[in-house]
Amino acid sequence: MITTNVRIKDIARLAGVSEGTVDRVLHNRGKVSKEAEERVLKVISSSNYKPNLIARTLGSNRVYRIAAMVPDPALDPYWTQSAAGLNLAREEWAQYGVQVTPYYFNHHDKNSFLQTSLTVYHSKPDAVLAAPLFYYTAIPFFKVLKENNIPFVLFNTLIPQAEPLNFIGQNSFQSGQLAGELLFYGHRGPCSYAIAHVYEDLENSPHLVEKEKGFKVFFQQLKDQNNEAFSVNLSDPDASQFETQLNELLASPNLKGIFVTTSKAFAIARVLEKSDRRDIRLVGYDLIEENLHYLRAGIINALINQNPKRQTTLGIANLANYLVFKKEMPGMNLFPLEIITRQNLESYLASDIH
Amino acid sequence: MITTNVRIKDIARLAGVSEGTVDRVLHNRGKVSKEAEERVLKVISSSNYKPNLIARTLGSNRVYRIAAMVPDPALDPYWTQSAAGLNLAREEWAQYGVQVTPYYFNHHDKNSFLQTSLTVYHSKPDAVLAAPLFYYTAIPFFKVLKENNIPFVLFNTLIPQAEPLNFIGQNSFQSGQLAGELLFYGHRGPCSYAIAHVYEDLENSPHLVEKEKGFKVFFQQLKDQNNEAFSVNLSDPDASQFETQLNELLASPNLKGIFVTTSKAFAIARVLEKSDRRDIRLVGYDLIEENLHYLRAGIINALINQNPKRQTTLGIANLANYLVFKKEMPGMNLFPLEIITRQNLESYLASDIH
DNA sequence: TTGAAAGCGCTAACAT
DNA sequence: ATGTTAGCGCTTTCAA
Repeated sequence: MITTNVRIKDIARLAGVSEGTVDRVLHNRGKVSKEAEERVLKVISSSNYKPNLIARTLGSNRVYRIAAMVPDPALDPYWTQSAAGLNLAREEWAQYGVQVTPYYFNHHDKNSFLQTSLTVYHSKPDAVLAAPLFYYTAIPFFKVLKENNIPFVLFNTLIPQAEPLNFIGQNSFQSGQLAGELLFYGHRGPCSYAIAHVYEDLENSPHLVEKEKGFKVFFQQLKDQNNEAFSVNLSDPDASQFETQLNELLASPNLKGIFVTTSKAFAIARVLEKSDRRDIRLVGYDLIEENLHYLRAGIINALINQNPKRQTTLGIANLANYLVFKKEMPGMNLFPLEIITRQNLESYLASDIH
Repeated sequence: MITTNVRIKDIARLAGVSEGTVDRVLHNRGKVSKEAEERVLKVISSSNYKPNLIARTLGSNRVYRIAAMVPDPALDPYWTQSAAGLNLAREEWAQYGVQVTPYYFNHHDKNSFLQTSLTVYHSKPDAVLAAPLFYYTAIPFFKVLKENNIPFVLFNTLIPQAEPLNFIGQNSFQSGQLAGELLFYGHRGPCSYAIAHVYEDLENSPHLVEKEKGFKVFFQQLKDQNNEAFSVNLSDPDASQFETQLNELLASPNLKGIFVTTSKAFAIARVLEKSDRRDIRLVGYDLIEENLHYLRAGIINALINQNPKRQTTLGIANLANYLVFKKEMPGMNLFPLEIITRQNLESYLASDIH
């Protein structure tokens, strides 16, 4: 038998009221006289009452619907991992009466984001999890959610003005600094390092700009003045000019490394391999299949893992705990900057704790 | 309302028996006629019945006692993290009727381990979580647990013969390889690297021997024949001869790096700092305060995080899920090899997802 | 061997 | 405004 747990029944007895009244006080459902409320609160605070969450869910078997607004995994391998996390979370929380519905948008199409946000809104969800890739398009959407008291959690891209209940992601500035170290480690000047934006809409991606800042600051902070960092914008890797642009970059004097701010390092690795430039270090993001190949081959030197799968499972878990168990939510979940090299890659792939 | 979940009641109706009978079949409690059992099983298999775990715990409110056998955190900062994880898990699982009791032993005293194991055994726990630091002393203990059908989970040190329900830790061989890369990255020969065992009982620590193997194999696999790896045993850092031994090591020709197989890198960093040997790279384990200081100062180049806190929380979670919810347990939880450098350290410290 | 029924702690609908 | 009560799905005891 669980030893000495105080239950609602106990509180009711001690306060001289009924269980119903205690429940009303606990959940601010109103219709309680001041005196009764006062007595109940007093008993509660002096009794370290902890609600039995198990019984709570069993008792109220209502269903909560969470809408998850994420980029279409069919259009970019990076987002398949987010989708996988979503599925995991959906299964895990189903037994608690939480229904998770994904709503996909095209991550290169602002308008698709807008349309999807409308669909989400009209579905009248109990909560929303979203990757707000389009900064300016997203803001009004979240304003509406706020007005309608629909709690929402953001991941991937931080939009402070949106005032989400919770944000999940990494410190992009630190991430850029780390990339700097990974490229520079063991080198001695004069060295030059490029930060490459591959087919990115920087205007709408404050986190990528932050990465760039961190990267540049890393080199500024070195005592050695011989090192330089500069940024360059590249086109869609599938476009014809991509290789030309890249070869131009590769001709830069003293170029020792390239930092790709997204999961697109493989596109650069492809060219590096072709032109046999083994002197150029390459650092990028995320454990997608295309990158792993080049990491194993030693063409990509390191990847920083953003853990997209965990981002979505945690996002759903946060919302589900909030809705079902009325648990508090941290304002932010910053993920560690995981360094993946050829030597520890397999340990990450084999591990199921992430 | 949760839509179409089949309950025990439904199965009972379909099989034409009572709920009690279904329950007996589900849990092999016996006292069921062959015919009844058959009918119930048929209905179950054709109905994708999933037990409601929530209701399960509510219904049977029995208490489970888990004994956690770990090194005394007062004697070594490394083990404070394990203890912290234990406390976290204890609080988390209390509401499910799981009582976690720590039993501490002296990690340098075989006899203390033996004594503690007896105490644990006599407490008649429902399950055991243990860090079996003393290989040979541990084996008979686990044999007894097996005989008494007491489920147990091991972490930190893998003892396959003990046949635990589950093991939690890292792949030590890969870990050694990774250390090799971290020390070698960017160097060109001739280079020599030492693997230092600081006050270790190698006989009883197969995982440390594995690290050494991996480390040496890393250098053997380099095409470059100029590099060499060798091992050295050092005394207790508090003993007078420690510094002498270390200085001897530091005089080795072409020495470029030292790999410490435990959390004791700080002891070597101390001497490195004193003798101003900034040319020696240092790689060790774990985010204990003493190490962090030298990592921030750039004297330790990288730490591999073994995540001791997570090891114990997961160990308890595994056992608790097994006992309370009758969930299956994976045979092994291998943790990823987390690389911590000066640049991503803060991101790990700030993160609460580990 | 089987069925009936009382609870686990909480919620929510209903009476008062 | 307050109390009473019937569940939620499962376990477990007791009687048959």
